[in-house]
Amino acid sequence: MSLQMNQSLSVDCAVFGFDGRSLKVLLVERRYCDSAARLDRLKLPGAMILENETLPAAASRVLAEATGLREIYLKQMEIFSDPDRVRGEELEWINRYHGIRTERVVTVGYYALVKLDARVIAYTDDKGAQWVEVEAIQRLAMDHKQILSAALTHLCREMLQSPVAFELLPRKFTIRELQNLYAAVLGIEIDNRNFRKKILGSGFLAPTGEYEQGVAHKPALYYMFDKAAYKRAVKAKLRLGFINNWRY
Amino acid sequence: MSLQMNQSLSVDCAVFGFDGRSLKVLLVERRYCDSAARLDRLKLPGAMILENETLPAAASRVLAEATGLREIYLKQMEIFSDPDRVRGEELEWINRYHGIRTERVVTVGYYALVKLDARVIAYTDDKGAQWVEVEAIQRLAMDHKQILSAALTHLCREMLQSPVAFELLPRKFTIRELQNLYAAVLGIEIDNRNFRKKILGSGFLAPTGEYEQGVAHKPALYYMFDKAAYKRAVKAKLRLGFINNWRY
DNA sequence: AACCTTATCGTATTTTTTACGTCAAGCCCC
DNA sequence: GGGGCTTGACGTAAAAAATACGATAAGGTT
Repeated sequence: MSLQMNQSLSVDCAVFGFDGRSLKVLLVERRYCDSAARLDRLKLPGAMILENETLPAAASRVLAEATGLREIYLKQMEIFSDPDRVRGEELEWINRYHGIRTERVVTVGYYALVKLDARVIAYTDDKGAQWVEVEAIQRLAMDHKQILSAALTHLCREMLQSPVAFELLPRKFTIRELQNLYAAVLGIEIDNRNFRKKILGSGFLAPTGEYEQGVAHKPALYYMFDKAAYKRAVKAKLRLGFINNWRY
Repeated sequence: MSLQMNQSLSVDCAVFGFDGRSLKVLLVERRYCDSAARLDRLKLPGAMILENETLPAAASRVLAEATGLREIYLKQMEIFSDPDRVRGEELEWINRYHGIRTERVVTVGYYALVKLDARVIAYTDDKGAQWVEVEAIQRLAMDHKQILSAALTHLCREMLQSPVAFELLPRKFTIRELQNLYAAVLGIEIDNRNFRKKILGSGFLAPTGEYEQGVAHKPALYYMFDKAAYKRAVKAKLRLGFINNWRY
């Protein structure tokens, strides 16, 4: 065995969005595709890393191209380094397309959270990309299903520990929407009365004074995430001990 | 900007050990070193990835070389991809040493947990490596201090969520040792009586029947980690909801 | 024997989680 | 327009977990 020199580095991003009901992920058509009918013709957006580019920069670039957004919540998760994860015609296509001669492609998985609004959807529609319900995805190109699964695992864990949920919601949202998001992502049922108590008790939600309109029930109050209050709370907790319990 | 082709992938491992008092990390002399007096002459063990080798395999290889151990607890954390993280004479040395012509080295950080026993220490001593108290480390070669800091952060988080602590302790240990480990890594004080209640109440510790010998106080009972009980508990919790709270 | 350290058991208080009752506000349908 | 339905919003009580801390025992040291 010798050092591997003809290798390439890429990033692939699982971009999550929430439409109020279920969790969606952004998928694009693979550019190389011998048969349009292939079940795995969809993939996560991704790209090769450029010269003098860090991985986070490459991921941001991919995100900007795919969604038109900057300042997206973006987090690195795992690396997928199976020497055979890209091979055969797939690898040939990559070499042809880029005019290079690589023997393996190691990819770094990222996941991103976006606020699904009309502008983003218009942009992605225009690009030919689509938002697919995560639950419904059976297979993807190459090992992208595996990357997506890893992203989901990371998202679940992070949702339980930090307020990333707000990255998936519009700036103003109702408590019920927040609850639905947690329930959908974590796959659990949540008692609305206790959820409200807990979330309001944390002091991280600031009421806007605006109410829902045109809904077939008592209209709910819109809230915003109070980032400053959250940071204060984190600071206070850090002084004691750490997360959650184990304080003593 | 164009695709980066002349790049290399490496792994660097922060190998942690616990001697009963403080957390240590395994450091080796950098092989390239123009001045032996340099303050940053120590580094984390690492290596370039080989052809047809996955990253976890490369990390295992590094670990086996550095500690003589297989079956080590090993976890990927972050990637360090700053194009300039290795450059100048450092980069030249790498090219000369490996007989290659790389322009940048992207490294994947791993952290590993080992049981610090006499055999491991003899092995690492023999290799010229050393176990250094984490708190005391001021600087390391290249960006290895940064990698170490990241590893510490990951370790802290993981200690709070999963029973990785036992990877750092001998097979048989006292509750006080376990408590000291938590206190040292997390930097908190822990009430022994409550700690004991909590940890024994979890049912993850199996008493061995053996007692400490030759200590200047009432000898403590040795326990072992009951992995099977832990797995059962995890399963039971997963059925309800998820980690900790948020169950409803 | 007096003293110190640590193990080990226990109890009381506080905080958090969980379950669930109740009513109000809006829309829909007949 | 009134009954039915859904969801918001407030509240209370029981259960569980976290925390503080008292008391005794078992070893060694001085």
